[in-house]
Amino acid sequence: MARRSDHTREQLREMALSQAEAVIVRDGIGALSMRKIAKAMGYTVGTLYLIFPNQDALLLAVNLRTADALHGHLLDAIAAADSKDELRAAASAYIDFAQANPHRWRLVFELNTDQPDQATQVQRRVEQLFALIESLLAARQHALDSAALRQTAAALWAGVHGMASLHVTGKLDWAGTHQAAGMLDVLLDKLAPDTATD
Amino acid sequence: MARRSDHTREQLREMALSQAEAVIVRDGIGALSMRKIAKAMGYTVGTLYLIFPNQDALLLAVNLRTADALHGHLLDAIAAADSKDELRAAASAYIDFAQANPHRWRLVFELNTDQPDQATQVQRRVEQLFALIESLLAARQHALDSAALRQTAAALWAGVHGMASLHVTGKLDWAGTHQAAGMLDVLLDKLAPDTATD
DNA sequence: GGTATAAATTGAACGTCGTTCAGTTATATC
DNA sequence: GATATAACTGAACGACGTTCAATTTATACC
Repeated sequence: MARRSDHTREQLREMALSQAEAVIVRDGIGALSMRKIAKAMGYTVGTLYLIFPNQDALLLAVNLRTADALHGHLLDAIAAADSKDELRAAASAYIDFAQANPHRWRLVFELNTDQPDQATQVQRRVEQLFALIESLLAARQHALDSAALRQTAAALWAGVHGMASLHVTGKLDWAGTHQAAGMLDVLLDKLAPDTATD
Repeated sequence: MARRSDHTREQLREMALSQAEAVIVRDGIGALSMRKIAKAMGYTVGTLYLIFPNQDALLLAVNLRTADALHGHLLDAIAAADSKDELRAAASAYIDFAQANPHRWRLVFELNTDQPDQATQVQRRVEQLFALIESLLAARQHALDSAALRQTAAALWAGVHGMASLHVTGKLDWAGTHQAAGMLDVLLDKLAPDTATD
């Protein structure tokens, strides 16, 4: 076993992903290239291909980290909220994250790949997010049966995601934060009214 | 004025756009190239650049056509619906279109360009769509003031768009059409209940 | 310490991409 | 026919993802 540099495979992987994220955050996905990542790591392209079979796999790995960061962001927001405001806090955090990390967020939902292995891992993260929202909704809407709960949660999530998506892609401008808050109010008040009895 | 071939600039433009659409529909945006379009037209790349300043401008033009087609699809659906079902028909048509034309639909919302001229034209089409939804909502919700109307319409549109977006990108599977219909029911029943008096 | 072995790393090469533009070809006008 | 001008070509450029023979380095064994 010979090792030329001081970096393990795991370290190289970590370096590659964080440099890729740095470029994406700064200049968007279009500005990313395998050569640029390698140079930022202090290596050449070839080395990158020892760690990732191709660019798609690298981007998928970036997406896994983004999805985890988003999930963590929601958990933090929920933990910091009063129990009656948890759902609104989660929805708000979802939109916050998209606005604060537009390029990384878009990549999660816009990258389409043909290798199913890692793609399903991203899929699993997204399902986790969905389950989180569903559980928050269940806590307020005791009256709903599980089918209605799923449908309402899906509709709610679609609404929140749609807000984030339209805004981040420049298709729906809102003037200041209060308009976003207003739309969220409408969605939450109508789809998830507080029915807690105490 | 010398003309070598039998095609006017307008014809070349039309050929370019329809060939580009054909490739996008068949194989997605990733499979598109200027050379491929030119070859499909029976010309070389250079000619394409006499008509479009760059690839972005061509894609923007494709997007304009897609947005118009989507708009037309909604108008048709509305025209075919009973007046009390117009909003549901429009929402349903929006999702139908996205499902039937995933690649073209995605391109409208995922292409980001740095030339503001044509980008705002797409923007205008999107605003038209929004105005359409708002007017349909206004017809049922006489009680809402204009600010509340705007907010509800935006929330509704975000929900419908989010459903389409999550489904088309493979992030939200629904088993069969009835689940989509169920989610739509939830959104429409809750956000736009029928309050017409006659 | 010397040498064989194998892992780590390089970088040139391939085909494709968007884009440019000097050069070629066809038409219209006289 | 000569000339002007519009239409069109295709080679060239730099950058891209990807591959892999060649090279460099660290270790294992004697």
